[in-house]
Amino acid sequence: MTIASQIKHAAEDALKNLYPGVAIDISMIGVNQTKPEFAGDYTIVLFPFLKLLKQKPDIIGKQLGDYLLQKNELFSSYEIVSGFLNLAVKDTWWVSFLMNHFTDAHYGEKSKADRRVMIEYSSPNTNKPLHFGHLRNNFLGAAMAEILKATGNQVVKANLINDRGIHICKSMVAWMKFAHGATPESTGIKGDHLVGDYYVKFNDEYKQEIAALTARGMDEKMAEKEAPIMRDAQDLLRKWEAGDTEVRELWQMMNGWVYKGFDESYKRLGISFDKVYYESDTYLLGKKIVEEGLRKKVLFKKEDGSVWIDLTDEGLDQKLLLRGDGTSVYMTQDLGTAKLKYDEFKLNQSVYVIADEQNYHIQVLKLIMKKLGEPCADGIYHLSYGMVELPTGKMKSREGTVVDADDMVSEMINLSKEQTETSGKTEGFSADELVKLYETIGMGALKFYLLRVDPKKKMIFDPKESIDLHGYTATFIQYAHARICSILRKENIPLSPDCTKFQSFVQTSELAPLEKKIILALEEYPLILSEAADGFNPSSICNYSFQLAQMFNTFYDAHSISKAESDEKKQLRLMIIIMTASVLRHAMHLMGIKLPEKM
RNA sequence: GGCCCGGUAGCUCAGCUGGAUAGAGCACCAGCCUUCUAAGCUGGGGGUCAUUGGUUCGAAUCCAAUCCGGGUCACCA
Repeated sequence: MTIASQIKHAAEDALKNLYPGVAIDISMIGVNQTKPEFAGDYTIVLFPFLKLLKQKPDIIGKQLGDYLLQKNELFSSYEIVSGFLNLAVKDTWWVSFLMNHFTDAHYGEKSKADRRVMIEYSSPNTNKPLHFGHLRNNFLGAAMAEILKATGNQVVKANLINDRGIHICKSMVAWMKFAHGATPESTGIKGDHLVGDYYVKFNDEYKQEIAALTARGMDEKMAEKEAPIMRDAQDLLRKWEAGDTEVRELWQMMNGWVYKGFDESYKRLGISFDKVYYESDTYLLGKKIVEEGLRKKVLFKKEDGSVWIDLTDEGLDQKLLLRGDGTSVYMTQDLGTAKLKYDEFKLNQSVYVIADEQNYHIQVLKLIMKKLGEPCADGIYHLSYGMVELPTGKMKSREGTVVDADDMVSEMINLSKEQTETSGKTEGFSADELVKLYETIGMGALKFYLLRVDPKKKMIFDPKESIDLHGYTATFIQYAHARICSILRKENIPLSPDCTKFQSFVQTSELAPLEKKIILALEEYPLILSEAADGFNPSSICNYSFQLAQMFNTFYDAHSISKAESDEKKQLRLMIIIMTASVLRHAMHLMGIKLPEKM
């Protein structure tokens, strides 16, 4: 139990004893960290009790304070300032907290429960390489998977690859027309980029054809349908669905190039999956569910044979679930996949990391499943995130205005190289170590930049201003960690020291404010972790980590550790920084960010 | 138009289950390296928390309306 909730319960108990017969609910008791300008560690707000207890705040505060001090081992003193009861927790409590946890590499984690969660993320189309927006999705999904694991869930990381459909046919058509047999091997271009180039080529050609047709007097809607290259793409899609051998072979070859490219990118990004679904395997799955829905009369058929659901009672619209010709739409396959996932893994929760433009879609998906009485419905959760935009607006791969993910990674690694070199910090590293270090710093900066913002907010990214390695960044946290490691190296203390190291520590002197401040922050970590899990929000962990690193830097500047004023202080401070480094490592590990021991 | 989301310092963002004088980072200004890593630390300027009204002892936070920005409402995915 956290110290804050211990205090809450102690206060509840105190009030019930002091004012028997008065209904005090624990939810009325507000406990916050005391503002730095006042003495004390935690504050109980007295205003909510005034009416109920018919007393002045000073009187309630005094009674409550006296009671807590007398009956509870936790507190050393209290002070009442205009309606706020500021309680000081005994130093001995903080020190024993520190001694109990400072070597625990899993501090903050919850024990494994029988709760199975799938988190689907990444889910790329196979017609183009990953761009900056996909990175947000990938990092969010990977971070949430780790956070959910750390908070006791059994997590399945899933990727649903959109490997079929008109988009990939477009790349195929353009490749057949213009590539003259070019392959990743023959051109030296990474497979996903090569295929993406032909997707852009398709759209260039398509635009020209539309222009040519409208110039001859065709109206634009018609021209969009009639453009020969588009007809070719649609023709290809039909052949694909019919299982045409040649088309399937080409499709497999080009997708193969893309997967090879993706694998490289994923590896570099540190992204992995436990389960990969392919849309080409799952796109037909929903039809059974639709038939069942018709039988149950949850769905209805229109004259042309198309199948719909009526959601107007829920304030939504009618939604198409099956085309008139019996072929499935996006929603059809999502229904099938949702059920497949549930049946395969007996999921308690199924999380979809998908951009907020699909809020409506997922809402409808969940609603349909509910109406069909499918048990998977309740577990569906949409981790909706805002899109990454450029100062000029949305990124559009068709128009080539995207910031490419691979480019961005290289750029960040270069930036970290430049910065390290210009500040002359390359000394004492081998060439190999430097390569690793630049990777650690560059990737860390990128991940942190995308994870530090509340997922549901959209981001505007200005590539010209690039990304900083100062201030609220992973670099800042990495630097604090490296400083701690440097001290520990000099003191010959391993990163995870055995528990016997400071066992004989006896505290005699008072904690300095900065010492206590860090211990208080460390105590909060489990709470931060579980809030991040509950709110599906990794940014709170970024925020916390930055603040903790900042506290350490201030502390480091104000107090010497190696040359502390006494051996007692030195031991205490070593324990503090060992635990600080450990928590930073833990938190950043969840974000997929490594912390170097030297930088 | 219906539904959903956002609007906090010049910029990027915390804070939003109501609590003390609204916080960081960047940028700007002034200091701090014979002492454990200056990718750091300290201090400073900078705010009608979109607007209006309401609830409350107390509102950036809750409610209502309005304004601005975005998303979505396809036999696309």
